[in-house]
Amino acid sequence: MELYNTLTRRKQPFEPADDPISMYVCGITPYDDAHLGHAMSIIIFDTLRRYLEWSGRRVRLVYNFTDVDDKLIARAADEGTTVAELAERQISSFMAEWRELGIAPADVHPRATEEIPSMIDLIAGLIEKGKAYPAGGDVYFRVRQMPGYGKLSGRSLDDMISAEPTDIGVEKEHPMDFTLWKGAKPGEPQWESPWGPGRPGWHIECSAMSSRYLGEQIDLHGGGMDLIFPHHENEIAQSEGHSGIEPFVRHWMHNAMMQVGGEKMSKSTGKIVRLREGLDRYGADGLRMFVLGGHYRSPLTYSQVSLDAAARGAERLRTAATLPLVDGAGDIDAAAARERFIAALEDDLNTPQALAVLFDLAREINRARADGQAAGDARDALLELGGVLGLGFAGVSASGESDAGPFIDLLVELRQQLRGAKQYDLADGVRDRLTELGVALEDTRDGTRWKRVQPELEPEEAVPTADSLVESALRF
RNA sequence: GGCGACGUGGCCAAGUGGUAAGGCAGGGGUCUGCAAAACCCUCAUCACCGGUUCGAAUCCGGUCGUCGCCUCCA
Repeated sequence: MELYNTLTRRKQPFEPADDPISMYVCGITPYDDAHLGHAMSIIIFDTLRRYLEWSGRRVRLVYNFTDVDDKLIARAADEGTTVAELAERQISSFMAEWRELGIAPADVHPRATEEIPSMIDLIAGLIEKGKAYPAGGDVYFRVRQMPGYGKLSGRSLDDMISAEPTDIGVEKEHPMDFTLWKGAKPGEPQWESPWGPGRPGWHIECSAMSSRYLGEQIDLHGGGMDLIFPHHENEIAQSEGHSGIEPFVRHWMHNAMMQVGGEKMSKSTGKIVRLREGLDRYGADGLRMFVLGGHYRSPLTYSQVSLDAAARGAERLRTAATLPLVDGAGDIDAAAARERFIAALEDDLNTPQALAVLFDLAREINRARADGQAAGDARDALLELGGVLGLGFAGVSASGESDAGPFIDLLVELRQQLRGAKQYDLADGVRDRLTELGVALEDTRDGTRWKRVQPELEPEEAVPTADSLVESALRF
């Protein structure tokens, strides 16, 4: 398999050395609800993981939560709750949404706050080696001790210095030295350490957790492109600085950002669509197909039109995969489809091409069904390959409305009687009303089927919170 | 300012040297009581200019435009 490696800036064979393959994906900071941008990232890495496992490779996946940081602290204070409570609440809702999205759980979901001792060990080790130094209650990483610093993001220390805003009143030896340990401030979560009470800096948790759960050298490390600098650059510095082993990560993989209204979808740009709403509106398969319909290294622009198109496409595959048909092998060349599918994913995870294979299969299956021909092999292939992309073919189901089913069935049954009596005006009226309510009817030879269609959804304008206003004011 | 990515039909999006996958939408048919679903047919010369080549969307140079990172961020 070939994958683009951010470190070498080219596509190259993915050659894992570990069995199972060691894979670490940077998770999220659980201070607010997940949005479609987070979903994009998790869907891509979940798909890679599923494909690797399906193709016979074993994988050990670690997906972390950074459950202590400035935003979490600010948000918790804002809500009058504790960081731990807020994080717990958000993590459990993420996990529930992941499940709905068809994300297979990682082997380990470590949390920063539960890994403090490993981080302290790591920091202490770095100090011993002269790669870090305590100053004014904090501990900083000494970037000048890392000759390769900047190699992942492709910039030199000199480039960075000119762009770095000057920190005032901080005892750093070099402007680019970054924090490993932050001295405690009143009211903030804190842990004891050799350098006094405090909390870990951002970055150190991933170095600590990846080495604890996967070893000092790992096969694949993933995350969004926005993490390349400084997060992943600093992870490399910490991990390689500590272990002396290069490379810390054999293959770096980064997904492009989701855009909305011409800019990145994120809290700070103001426009987001929550994952919760996306799931309700488009369904898990619709969202996955939207994301997988583009290449993971290209930015993906959110729009209702695009999402609707993806959801209809998902519906098309579902129809092909789940409607009754004549069993038996059939004449469709499912093996050729599998080969094309595999070739697509082996080539830097080309999911748009893999999806095209599924659509081709769907057309052939539908044709066979219409002709009364068998298509069992093709249908099985569609289900199996779709599963590799995490598609469940379950259709959209609005949350909390599942109990309406029996009543819809009743209306469908009454309408059938009207049709039997040739009362078409009344029958069509029932169908139209149901459509308006989000239930579409389809009459077939074998009876009437119904399915849900969803209401509209607009991107949300993020409402400024007190802490975000204070935060932006402080920047000036 | 530095680093990087991109500009393909109405929309989304593959393809990186041999005459443009797939999806959505549209048009025309078949099927249907009518619809829907499904099937068949149909719909692009790849931002612009110049160059290399027998041949370029695909390589090189330039122009215009868009976006990301450089600060919290998937």
